Amino acid sequence: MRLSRYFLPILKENPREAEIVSHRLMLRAGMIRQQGAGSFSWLPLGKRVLDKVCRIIREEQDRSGALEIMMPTIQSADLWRESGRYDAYGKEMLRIKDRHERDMLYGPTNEEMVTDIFRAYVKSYKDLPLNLYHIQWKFRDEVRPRFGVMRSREFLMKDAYSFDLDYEGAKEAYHRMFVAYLRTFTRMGLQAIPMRADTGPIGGDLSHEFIILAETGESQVYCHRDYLGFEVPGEDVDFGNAAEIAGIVGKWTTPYAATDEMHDEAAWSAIAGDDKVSARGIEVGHIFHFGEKYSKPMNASVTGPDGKEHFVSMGSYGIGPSRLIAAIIEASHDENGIVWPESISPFDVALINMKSGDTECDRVCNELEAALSAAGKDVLYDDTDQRPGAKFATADLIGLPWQLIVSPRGVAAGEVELKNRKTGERENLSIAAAIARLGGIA
RNA sequence: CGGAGUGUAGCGCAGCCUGGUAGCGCACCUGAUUUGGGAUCAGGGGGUCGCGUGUUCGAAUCACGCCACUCCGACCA
Repeated sequence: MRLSRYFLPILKENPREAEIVSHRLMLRAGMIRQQGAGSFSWLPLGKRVLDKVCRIIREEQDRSGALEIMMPTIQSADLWRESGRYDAYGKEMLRIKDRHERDMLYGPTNEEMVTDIFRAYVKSYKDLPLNLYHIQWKFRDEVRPRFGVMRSREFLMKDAYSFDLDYEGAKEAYHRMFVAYLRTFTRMGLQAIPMRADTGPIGGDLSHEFIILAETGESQVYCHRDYLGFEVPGEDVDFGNAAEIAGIVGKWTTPYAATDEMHDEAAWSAIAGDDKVSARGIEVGHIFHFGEKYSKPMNASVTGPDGKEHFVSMGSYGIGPSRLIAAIIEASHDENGIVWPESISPFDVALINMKSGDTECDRVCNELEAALSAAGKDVLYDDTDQRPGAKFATADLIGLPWQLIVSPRGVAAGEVELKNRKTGERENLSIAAAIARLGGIA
């Protein structure tokens, strides 16, 4: 992609309304445009990141056995009356009427609707387990939206819903999602720590929030240092092997880890001083078992091996991709701008032509763009006639992991310069070596 | 929803107290010179001063009402 043909409305100055760093950087890098309180348009650069994040989420959901569906954003109030939540849900739910004066709502979540889908078709335990997920825009009329896309009213959400015959099956489904989440966040370059979350009236121990550590985190969190060294399961993990999956979950839930609300001073003080990690954290995922909360009132049941009807045991598993992007920026930036992990960077390489219009520079840039594109890399080629300083500032701001700098001086020597955004390291390479190096980046 | 604050050009701001032709920087357009860390010079375009009502000869400026946005708190992914 040539920058001269792209839509990248970067801002030199900080917009007044943006306080936290991710909000500021997303606005300055031209990723999003605020349309109102808690309401954002995603511009091309932001949309690319969103797509990359969703792709990883999909791959890991699919790998774990979940199946993607899509459901309407506008739902009938009748469904919500069945579960009792139409009255129970507060003003966060946007309630609307259609032309026939029927009560409708813009979905803040989809347990009722997915349960309705399930009960319409699934009648036997032989069709279980089942896990259906969707990635969709949701709306919650927050009292106080804030922090940019971190806490917006309209937001993208991945929700998976699992259905099982009984608690034991539901627990295995929960474990699979747990492991899928570990893999998902790791692939995005994040260290996410599962922390026991409040299960409320449901009870039990099957509720975890996945927290990433960031200095600007929204809440105080506490965990054992062991977590920072734990290995995340690889691609070869067998989701069909319940014992293996349960073992991984066991390992990841044994050391102490808690958010402020669940913090236990007694257990905490039992940990050796050097092993205590007390930090700020941001919640990027939440998994939750809720049993028959919806299946019972909505009559979602299957016939079991015993010939009797059983209300299915359910769980739900959320990740907010839009919020996650802000969280990643909070965890990965410096004074010059965003520092993207390679797996979700909007482009792989910033190709910077230091002197657009110079025959040799143009020729080398064209060659590099073609070769890297052929190698499957997304290249953002800065072919504008701005001055070097402005180009560097832009490249640093939008945070692509690699900057490939082509200058008259370098080209005369048959070399280009490769800069690592994260470390700032620079290296002069021959053109062929640069292609080989960047083309090989996974 | 309680508390605090801000609305003036695309963005960042001054002007308001003490009413009298709407300004600055960046960005944008034209031309020239520049080219390794957000260039320089010259010229130019762009504003219902958030909205409404009132006071006044006259309102960005004063009064009242409303709206929007931000921050702190309660709440939440």
